Amino acid sequence: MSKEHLNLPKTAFSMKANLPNNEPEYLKFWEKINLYKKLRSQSKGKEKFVLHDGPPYANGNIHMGTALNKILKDIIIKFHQMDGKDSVYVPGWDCHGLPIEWKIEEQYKKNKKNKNDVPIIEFRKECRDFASKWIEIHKDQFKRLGVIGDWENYYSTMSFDAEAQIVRELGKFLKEGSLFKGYKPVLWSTVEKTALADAEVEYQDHVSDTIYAAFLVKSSNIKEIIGSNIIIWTTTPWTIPANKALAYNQSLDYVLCEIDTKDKLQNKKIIIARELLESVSKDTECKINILSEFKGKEFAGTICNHPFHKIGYDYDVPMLEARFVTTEQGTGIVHCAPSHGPDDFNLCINNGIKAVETVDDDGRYTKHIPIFEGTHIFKANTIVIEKLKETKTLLSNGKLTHSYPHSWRSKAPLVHRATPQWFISMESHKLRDKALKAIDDTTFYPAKGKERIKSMIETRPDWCVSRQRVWGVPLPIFTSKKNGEILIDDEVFENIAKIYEIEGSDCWFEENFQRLLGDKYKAADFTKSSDIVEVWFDSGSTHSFVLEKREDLKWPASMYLEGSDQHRGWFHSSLLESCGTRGRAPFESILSHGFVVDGKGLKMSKSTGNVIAPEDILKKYGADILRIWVASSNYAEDLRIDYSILDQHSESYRKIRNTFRYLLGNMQDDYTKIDFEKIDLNDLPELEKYMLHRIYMINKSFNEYFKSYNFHNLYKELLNFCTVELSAFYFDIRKDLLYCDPKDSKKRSDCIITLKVILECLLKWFAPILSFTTEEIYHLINKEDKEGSIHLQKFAKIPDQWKNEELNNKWEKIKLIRDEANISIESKRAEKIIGSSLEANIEIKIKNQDMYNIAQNQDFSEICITSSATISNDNNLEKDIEVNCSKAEGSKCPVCWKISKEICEKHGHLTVQ
RNA sequence: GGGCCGGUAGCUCAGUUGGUUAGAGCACACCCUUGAUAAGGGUGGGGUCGAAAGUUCGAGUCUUUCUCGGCCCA
Repeated sequence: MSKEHLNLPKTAFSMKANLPNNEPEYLKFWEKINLYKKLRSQSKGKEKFVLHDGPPYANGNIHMGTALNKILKDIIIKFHQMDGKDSVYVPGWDCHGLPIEWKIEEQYKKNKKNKNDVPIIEFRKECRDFASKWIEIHKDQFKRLGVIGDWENYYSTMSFDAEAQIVRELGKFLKEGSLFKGYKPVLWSTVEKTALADAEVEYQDHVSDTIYAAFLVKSSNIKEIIGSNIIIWTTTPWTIPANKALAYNQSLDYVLCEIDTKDKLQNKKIIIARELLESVSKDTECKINILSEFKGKEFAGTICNHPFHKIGYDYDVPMLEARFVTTEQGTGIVHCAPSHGPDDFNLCINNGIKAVETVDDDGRYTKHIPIFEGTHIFKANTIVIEKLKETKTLLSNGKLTHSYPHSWRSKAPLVHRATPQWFISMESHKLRDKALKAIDDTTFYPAKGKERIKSMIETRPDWCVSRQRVWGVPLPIFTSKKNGEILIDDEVFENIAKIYEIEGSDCWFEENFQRLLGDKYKAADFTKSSDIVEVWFDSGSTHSFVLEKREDLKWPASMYLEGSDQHRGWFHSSLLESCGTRGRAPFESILSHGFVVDGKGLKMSKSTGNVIAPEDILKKYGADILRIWVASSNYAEDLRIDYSILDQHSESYRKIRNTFRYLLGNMQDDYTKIDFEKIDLNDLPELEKYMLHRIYMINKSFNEYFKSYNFHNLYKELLNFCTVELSAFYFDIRKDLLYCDPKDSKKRSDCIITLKVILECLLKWFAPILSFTTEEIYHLINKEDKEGSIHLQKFAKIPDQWKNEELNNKWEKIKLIRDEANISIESKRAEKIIGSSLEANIEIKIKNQDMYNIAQNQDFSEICITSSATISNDNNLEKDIEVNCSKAEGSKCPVCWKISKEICEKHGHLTVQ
């Protein structure tokens, strides 16, 4: 029998995908037809779905985390688009900030250029160019992932209109009065001479000097402790000159003791927490005997002398109650320098003790610090320790290695330092309450994100928005030289914004700032701020200059989607900015994803050597494999990736690809669109009807999974459909029909119709994930639609009539019989009696009458792919189903390969050999 | 150090309000096929559900402790 008479599958859809080489062709194609523009014009007027892009920092190549983020966004956007919405995506970049400043400064160092010799405006231009360069690089890298968006009209925080709007936003806070000048300790780098954002701080081990210092009790309600030494322990001896108070915990027990000190202190009576007696004794190598014991709350009203009382520090040091005092370390009494620690600051301010500037920008003591003025704090420890010894207030000193904040850039240790800064109050205009309400009104995917951001908002301090740097939007603040008051005038803010819109914010740094003020005020009467706005305020304002300003978008966004770290980052700053200016969140929902970790669940780092770059994956596997990895991973938790995981996903890809290949091959790439509504179900064989029911059901769960952004289950459902229901079941059964029956026979045509339905559904279901592969197939079957794209299509509507639970139950049972048949065939195969299942005849016996009734009219030779099958009812069976398999005798039909002693029913006219 | 989240077969994931011998796909092993062929089919092995203790008639599911990992904070 020559094969020409058979309808063997034929397709131009190659088995090998060669994604790394082929995918870029589709990128060119999408660019050529301007897919993004087409999408927009096609969906004009439709309900909008706006996923507002969290701007990545325009610095350095993308990594797996960024790739994950962008692909996830793209998948969601494509889903909504195919669901019939106008699903808009405008990518953006975060451009201002310290990291870029540092890059430029690094270049200066290399070229032996001094930053101070460069005019600010020139420096800022270099920063701007640097950011622009990386935006272009990022753009190509993101596009390569298959991400569709408005790449031409992206947004950036350094665009002139953005800088202008940031001024307007700040103006709103200033006018309201919630943006105020405060004096607070911030983490300060004396090397960079700037306050650092939380994100700019690294915790590393640091060796600190430790001291046990003594504060003599001047007066107290506990008469017996007057004149004895309150002992404190600190790892920052240099803050002792700035001490203003002592803190204790009222629920702790304290003891008055006698200590063997060999005249280190002025007397031998000390006071510490009872629980810490042993560790203090051990640390100071002193013997300590308890004299009496009392409760912490009895300390109330106690006043001490500063250790340097006699040499210029003759103010009272009160003892204050504080919960933050614990018995983890130290003595149970904490020394408080309000200028050098947030806890200290808060405790003191609540008790009427103000912080003053004790240390200047460089890290030297100011005039407020007697004796030590001018000394650098990093060199002060030994001097302070010496003075403590002299004044007999040092019990002991030593060293301690502990985790300590450092600058991420210079790696220098940081200090808490009280500086004048600009804050947005969490309380003055109920920002905290507004934000908490807004969180409640937001949908979180996964739900646990809600609690996470909530607890942060509940406890966060006022928002410090000023930075002592140059690459950013200048704080639009003018202070009156006459009375020190801040200029608050909408006309001025708007005037500045208008100027920025045309030329950007560089002009702030010009010496003559009269034109910024307009005609209403005289520049000579004011000083202008030299601070810039911290970058989280920039990116927190993107909703105002992107969502609100652009016609193609909407405010609030449908969704913000970022890594889970952004609960403290962009989600957080956007929430605060928007609640402060507009009273609600700029998003309706938040989707947060975990972090990319290696195959073992460890974070990727250069030193561990477990880093995989997106670029490597694209070269080896292609973007569609990476997209499968994204879709199949559970983003609610951390996402593991390594080459073995990717290998597994490319195996799955091949399975999916071959499923498409079978479909295309059997229709010879000749696809005509089918009107699903017009399919006459009564006219179809049961198996086809059953498959349509399955399509209906898959589509239903597909929609449920998509609406809840549950992609890994959605992908699994699709993959299982391909492998279990199509490849191993429906396709396998129907091969005989497709290959051997007359091309235009009714039954074969019904099967082809079903294949077309499956192709259309699968293609669309997979399109948001396999963006490139589905496009390849779309073009193969839509040759005339040269400007078309799968991504311009909408999901197929599945007719409700396809649902058929009754038929489903029936075929579930038929499948059970098929499973039994396979086991029986397999045992004969193991005995080497048969090879192919077509060499078998099967005899099926059913115990249960109902089951028999269901099965009796089925052709099990077709369903089980055997040469013959009989079925009978037998109440005496032990099992519910019994299948006996025997070797088929006779000759093999050259067409359908069934073996029979008779002439083949179907192909009997052909010669039987 | 603190807060939050997580640890189910080699991998990706399911496991309702605690209720039979813990599931799926992939991978693996063996077999079949050679008319989806660098494809396809069948059968099968594989898990003390991170560890321990507790509550319960009964725990992958609840509680506590520990451990490992991640994010955030200090």
